[in-house]
Amino acid sequence: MPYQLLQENILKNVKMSPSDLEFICKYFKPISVNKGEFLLQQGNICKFEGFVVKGCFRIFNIDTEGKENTLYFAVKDWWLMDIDSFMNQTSSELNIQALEESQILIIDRTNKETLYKESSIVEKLFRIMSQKAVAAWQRRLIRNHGLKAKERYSYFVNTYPEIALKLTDRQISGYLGITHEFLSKIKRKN
Amino acid sequence: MPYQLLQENILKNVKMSPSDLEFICKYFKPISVNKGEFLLQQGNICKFEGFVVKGCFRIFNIDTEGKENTLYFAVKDWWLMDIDSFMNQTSSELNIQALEESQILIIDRTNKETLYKESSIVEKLFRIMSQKAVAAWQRRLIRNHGLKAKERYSYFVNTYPEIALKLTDRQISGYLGITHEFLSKIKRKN
DNA sequence: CGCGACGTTGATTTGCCTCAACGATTGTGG
DNA sequence: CCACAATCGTTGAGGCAAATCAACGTCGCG
Repeated sequence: MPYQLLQENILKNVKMSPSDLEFICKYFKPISVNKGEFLLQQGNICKFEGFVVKGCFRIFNIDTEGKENTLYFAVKDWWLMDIDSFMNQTSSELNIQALEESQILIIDRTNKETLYKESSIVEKLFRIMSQKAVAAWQRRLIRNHGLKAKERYSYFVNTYPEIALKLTDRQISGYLGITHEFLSKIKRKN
Repeated sequence: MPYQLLQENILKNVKMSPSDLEFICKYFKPISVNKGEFLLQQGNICKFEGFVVKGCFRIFNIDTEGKENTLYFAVKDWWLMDIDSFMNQTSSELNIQALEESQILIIDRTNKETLYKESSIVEKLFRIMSQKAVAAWQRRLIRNHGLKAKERYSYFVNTYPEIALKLTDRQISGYLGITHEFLSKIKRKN
């Protein structure tokens, strides 16, 4: 049941009646994504907000020198989108790619706006989710400045062991902001 | 009129009637802050959310080695708080210090909760503000990974010239995540 | 089987840090 | 208002973290 996971996720953020939950869930459509498939590519407009039910995604940017910089990975129970492009319908700087066979629930912008209008608890839900996200991004930035590559690596595998298992070293290095060669050298020394 | 600035700031995010604006503003209290004064120190709980009317603040963390890492600067028309500590009433990892004689409007957590309950447009307002903030933090992280120190410096002074003018090089280096000695060397070459 | 992506390793270079010293500026107390 | 201290910006020498480039064996997949 993909919707059960979504309902549980919502309830982690706000208390809500079963009927409200049902109501919200109706707006989300399940879709399957093949390994390697892109849900979004840089330069396009992000037309959806998604909730991962199964599988794994990588959200990353490719800079002018061709370097891939991974913003985050989204596995089961994570949300995924380019929030900037989705909100403002502007050209996205991000790519969203499935790293394995995956399943997600998506909602498009029109339905999202409808949801906001129909139920003020939805405003609250996404207000809280966004505020938590801000806090998380701030802490991530502090860690990135304060820790060396090896410490960031340890932090990542300790904090998200189940995600780390799904990833290649190259993918992890793109998240840490280092080269894959250097990650290999880090791992060698213990 | 400190409240006029706040009202204009709010209107940048959501359309709202003058009476709603008035209603919201009533919950904010103006306070003056002396240069050097701390509104928040690491280890304490953030008891307020603030909107800067005048002056300049620095929001930073001090890590275990004593290095100061600046998350952001808040000048006129910016919001300021430790969102994590304020939401969850947990111990803060941030310091908020006035860099000059300043004036802000603050609201405490109880009043904020009241506001949310009384008016669903407030939910929407802070939902949108938070979503914009998420987008901004994500882009900041990408820049931090993709750009070299010199490029980050150029980006900062070009994007926030009026803030850069108020700051010492040491403060800027703490924001860029480099030492002040290295910033000095960057500036020399060109 | 063969090809492409992967992880590894070494040699070299580069970006940035550390430490130390100095003069210039700012702030402060007498 | 001055004298002194503190903080600031600058510079240099040296060191370390991480990038770059190149080569190699391995593995999974078509």
